[in-house]
Amino acid sequence: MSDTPKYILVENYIKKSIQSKTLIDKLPGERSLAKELGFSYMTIRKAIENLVDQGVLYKIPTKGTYVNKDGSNKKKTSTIGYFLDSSIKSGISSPYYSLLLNAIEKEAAKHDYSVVYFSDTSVGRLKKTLSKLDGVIATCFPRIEDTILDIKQNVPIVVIENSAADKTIASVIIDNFNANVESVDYITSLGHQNIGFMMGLDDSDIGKSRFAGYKHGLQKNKIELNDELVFRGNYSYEAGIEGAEYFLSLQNAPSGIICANDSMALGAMQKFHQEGYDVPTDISIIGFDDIDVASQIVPKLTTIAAPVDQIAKNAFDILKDLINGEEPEQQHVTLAANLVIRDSCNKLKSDVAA
Amino acid sequence: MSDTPKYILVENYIKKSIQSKTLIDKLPGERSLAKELGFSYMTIRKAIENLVDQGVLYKIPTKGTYVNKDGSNKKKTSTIGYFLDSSIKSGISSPYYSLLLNAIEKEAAKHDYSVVYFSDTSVGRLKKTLSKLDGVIATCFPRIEDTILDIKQNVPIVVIENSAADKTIASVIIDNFNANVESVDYITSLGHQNIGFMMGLDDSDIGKSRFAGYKHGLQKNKIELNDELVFRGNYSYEAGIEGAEYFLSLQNAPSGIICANDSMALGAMQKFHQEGYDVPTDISIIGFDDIDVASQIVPKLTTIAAPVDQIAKNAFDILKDLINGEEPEQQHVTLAANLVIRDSCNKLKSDVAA
DNA sequence: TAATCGATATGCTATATAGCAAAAAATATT
DNA sequence: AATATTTTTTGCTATATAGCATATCGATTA
Repeated sequence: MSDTPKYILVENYIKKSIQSKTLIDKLPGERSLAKELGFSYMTIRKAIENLVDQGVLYKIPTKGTYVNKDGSNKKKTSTIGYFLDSSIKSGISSPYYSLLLNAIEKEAAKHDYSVVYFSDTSVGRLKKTLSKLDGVIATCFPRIEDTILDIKQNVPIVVIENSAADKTIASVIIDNFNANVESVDYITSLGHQNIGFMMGLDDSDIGKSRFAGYKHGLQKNKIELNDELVFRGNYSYEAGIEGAEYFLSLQNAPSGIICANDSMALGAMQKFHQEGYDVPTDISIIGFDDIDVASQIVPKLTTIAAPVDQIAKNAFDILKDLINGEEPEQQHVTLAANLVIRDSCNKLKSDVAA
Repeated sequence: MSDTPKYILVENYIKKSIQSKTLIDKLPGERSLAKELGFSYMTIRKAIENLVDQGVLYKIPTKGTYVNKDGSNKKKTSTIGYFLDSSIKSGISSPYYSLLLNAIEKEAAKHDYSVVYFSDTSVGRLKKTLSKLDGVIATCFPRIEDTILDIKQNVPIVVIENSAADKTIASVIIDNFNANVESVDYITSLGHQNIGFMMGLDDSDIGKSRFAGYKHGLQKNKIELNDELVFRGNYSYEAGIEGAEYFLSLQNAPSGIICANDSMALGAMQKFHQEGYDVPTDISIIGFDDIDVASQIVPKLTTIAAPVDQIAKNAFDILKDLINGEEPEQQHVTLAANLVIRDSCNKLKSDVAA
């Protein structure tokens, strides 16, 4: 005698019958099934009740019990979540994160997964949401690592943007450091020496490594770091405006500015224009992310293109492995991000004159 | 004798006891409860089993049954969904819809609701997602009314952007018609007579009424409609570029253009700039939506500001009533949307000269 | 004092039975 | 042939009982 309850056996039997198409549409009545299978009526009922809860069957009172053909059995319905910390400035409406979500949706759709987005960190509510998800892709920031650990308790997770302190958590990030080195290389190649950096919050890998890339780029190009040329923002458009004000207030304003993201670059460009400076004639600007608007504004923004499609693909592939209980080929992926040169940088004026 | 099953009565009794704090932590044993309440053991069991399924209680075998304090009862954990048809151009990463989602999130957060976004129209998967939601706010387009009806089968829904053909579905929309009349009024007040319209798809209320507003505005200002000055786009940035090309190709190009949304306005501005025309000196442009970038670009875009916060508030209020089984004050709300004047329109050149 | 044993309480599974209401099918009646 | 009536089938609720496994507590024993 097995120790699995009989109603489970009955459940499995019914499921199998559905898969093998022995059972197509309507089940025999509960009483006849009981007789047929040799279990009691109530046992059969319990099994069927569970299957109804699971969505495998549905009932019409006084008519009978039927197989639910709505996908739920033909192909395991899979849904993954995209989690973005709600404390992110303007949340999902921030252009970069909505871009990421869109990329993940597209990638997931290819594999017949659907995606829901959620941002709630309240553990109680989280559980409710998670219970219906097969896996989660989360944008990771240090302040929400606890939440991420919570999620990991419930479903497989892979983290993007920043890697987690806990290295057992799979991650897909981009090479922020070398990306910004490339930016510095490029802008110095145009003759700029006085190069400002508009950094974001340095509470994350992203913040730190983009800044580190800037510093290393200067060093590589034999330019000394000048603390005055570093402005600390918070990635927002408004911060970009403030940053521009700050740089303009300097005795020795930079001729080129590298921004830690596009939104700040946009803010800076707006402010410069307002103050009568032309981008790129007077000031060159480089962004980071390559959000949609970057190429839609005048001048088109030269920026580091975050490979969102690649990020989505890699993250999804890993997640899929985790969901299927397989070992992913790589737990930690770092993708290259390269500069796309558009119209927001010019040769240094004096160089042009020369 | 009431016709509600006894196990439901027991469920309610237990729930009430929890709310009134008569029941705090541990339940009496199933057998004692049965004796106490005068129902049979199995009836009590069924009630408790259901409450466990609902997350109200949890059990530890051989120890007892306990009240689940994890938020789930202290304040009914509520999650609403935001549904956006996945066929929308660039989906949730389209600036306007991500703005809407963000507004809904903020409004919901005020009332301690959390929001998930989903876009899947596959009915099977939909069910799975919906089963965990208390209500849904959906952007409505004619092509997805079937899906919306499906959703309505499962949870309360209120629809935004367009109202549904089925008038039993609550809706919150904006007054697209009068908004565009205002645009025409404004642009004619600057002297423009040759006014182009870049319309979106006319398969929806939005498309139709924005166009109708344009036509009525012309009529109101005694300008005859010229079919040549109407370009049909699909709301995308790329369509804006095409539209600009089209208008430039005309014998008698318009001096001002009203666009059915901001993205097309952006595309047009880009193209005009590329072709050496200055906005607003040579051509005036008005958008619709007031997405974030509208005020972040140069020149800042004059546009109709969709009152997203109001839309979110109204939709949420109605939805909350529906969720609570109350009659909402209004089933159908239309909000005013007004022009915000920025820098993308100038007086007509000839007028300036005069 | 410490270990052992046993009674007890707990939730879990399984079975049998009995009646209800609604729909469908079969039968009888007009 | 059409209608009315009865019977059957269906799922649903409710109850009673009986044994299982595990944990806990208390008394007993070494």
